[in-house]
Amino acid sequence: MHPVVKKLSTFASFSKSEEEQVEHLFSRTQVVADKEVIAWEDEPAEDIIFVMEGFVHRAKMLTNGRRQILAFMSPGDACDRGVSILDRRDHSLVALGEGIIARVSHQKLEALLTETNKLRDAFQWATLVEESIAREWITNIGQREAPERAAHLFCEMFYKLRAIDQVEGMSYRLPLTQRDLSDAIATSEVHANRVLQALRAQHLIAFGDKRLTILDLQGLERFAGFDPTYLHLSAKYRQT
Amino acid sequence: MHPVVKKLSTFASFSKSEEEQVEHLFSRTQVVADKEVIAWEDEPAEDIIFVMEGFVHRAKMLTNGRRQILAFMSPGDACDRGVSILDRRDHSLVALGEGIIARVSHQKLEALLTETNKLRDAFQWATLVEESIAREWITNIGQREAPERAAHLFCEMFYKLRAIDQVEGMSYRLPLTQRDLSDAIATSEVHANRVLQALRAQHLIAFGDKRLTILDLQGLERFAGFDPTYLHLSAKYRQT
DNA sequence: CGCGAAATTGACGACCATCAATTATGGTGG
DNA sequence: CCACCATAATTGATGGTCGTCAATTTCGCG
Repeated sequence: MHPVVKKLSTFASFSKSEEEQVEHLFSRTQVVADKEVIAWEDEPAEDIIFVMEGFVHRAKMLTNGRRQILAFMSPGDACDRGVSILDRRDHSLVALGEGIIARVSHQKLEALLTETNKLRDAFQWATLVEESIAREWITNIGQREAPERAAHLFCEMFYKLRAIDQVEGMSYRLPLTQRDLSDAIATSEVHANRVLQALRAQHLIAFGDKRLTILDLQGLERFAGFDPTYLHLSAKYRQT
Repeated sequence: MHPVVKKLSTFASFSKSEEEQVEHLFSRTQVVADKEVIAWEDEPAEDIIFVMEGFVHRAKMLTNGRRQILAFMSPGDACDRGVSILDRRDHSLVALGEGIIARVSHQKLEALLTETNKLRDAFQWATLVEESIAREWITNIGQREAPERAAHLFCEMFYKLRAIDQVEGMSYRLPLTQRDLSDAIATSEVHANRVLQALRAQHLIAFGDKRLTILDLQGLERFAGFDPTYLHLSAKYRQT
């Protein structure tokens, strides 16, 4: 199934013709290399970018050289719905590992959404979930300690990726360096390393070869204080 | 001018008739008391809530008793655009000081937006700016130290409130306790107190009687590493 | 005036950043 | 195929920022 359809199917189901409409929109794809910058901060925002394969992250650089990763986007995710209204983007988009993206003009997407309200709702749902995740990141970074933050992120990714069939058994591909992880959970690189060791020592996860394995999902969730409600998954994707 | 029109005017200008359409939508208002919970976490999301006067904040509670404030909303702000698509809300809305809110049904708002695209764009712009602010909060909490975080927040509020004429001279009403502030910038209450003292000692701000005064805007911005770009203000509201 | 909430202060220790150095890894070319 | 090099991961030591506990003072309001 087309990644965007797959993603939206976690919210609603679509007819064959609706699927084809969506697929047609994303005909123009592009391969991106690991660490390739897809869109720069301060650049005027033009097309909307969708992830077809692999991962993309959103990041901000500070004047003091620090970096904060704001989100991880996986297949089917839109990177910037409707950002064209704003003058310029306030963050960059960078590929994590090799991937495939599609660029869609704002006009074309709007045209499709005006046609079918079911699709408009589905995209709206995706946007709202993304906002909800951003709020959870604020909470995670603000109120939890580093090991809990990492554990929480791994739980989030697990549920998100499982809903789009990107989980095999209890493990999923996660092409992050420890530095990437540290910029996502707002710790130093050194501390991220120690956090990972602690989680491994507690037999909660394994992480290597760009792959994360959850050894004890219940334990990891309990440790992180994770509650998947904020992902607004439909019932069939919610169970542990 | 009506608060919602005032707020949207920072993005576009409206005809008399457009203004009246908006005003008509918000006829049903309601007074809320300090600390009054306007909408509970886990509650199904029904109407969209707009702030007419005063402040509202968005917050999440964790199982361990901690609280993270996710946003401060001021007159003209919508609290939850389109949240009715989601099953239930994932955060609460609480009044900060006495205020006035309006509840608008999703249907009525949608009907108006379908009529005039200019309004749809304006609301869309407001939503996008709110998302941008959420991303900046992630960055702020993740990458800056506590005094810088507080300073950054005060700068943000200054620009946001100035655009809707809620700033007098260099000061604005900010009905926060130090505990509220600490839950917004993710520090302990004790540390928030010390942070405020430090900012005062550097003659950057004054804070008392629920009012924040910026004594040295340039200095505060420099200290915080503040860059107002992410607020996406039109040129006339951007200058220091 | 009196009460509870809010602000303030001090002491102590935990978590985590930073610096610095070492080991492992993975991709490249001879 | 292996030597080589840059990148990534790991380890140890040290100190700063900040959380927690506990007590006191101030403030706001009836």
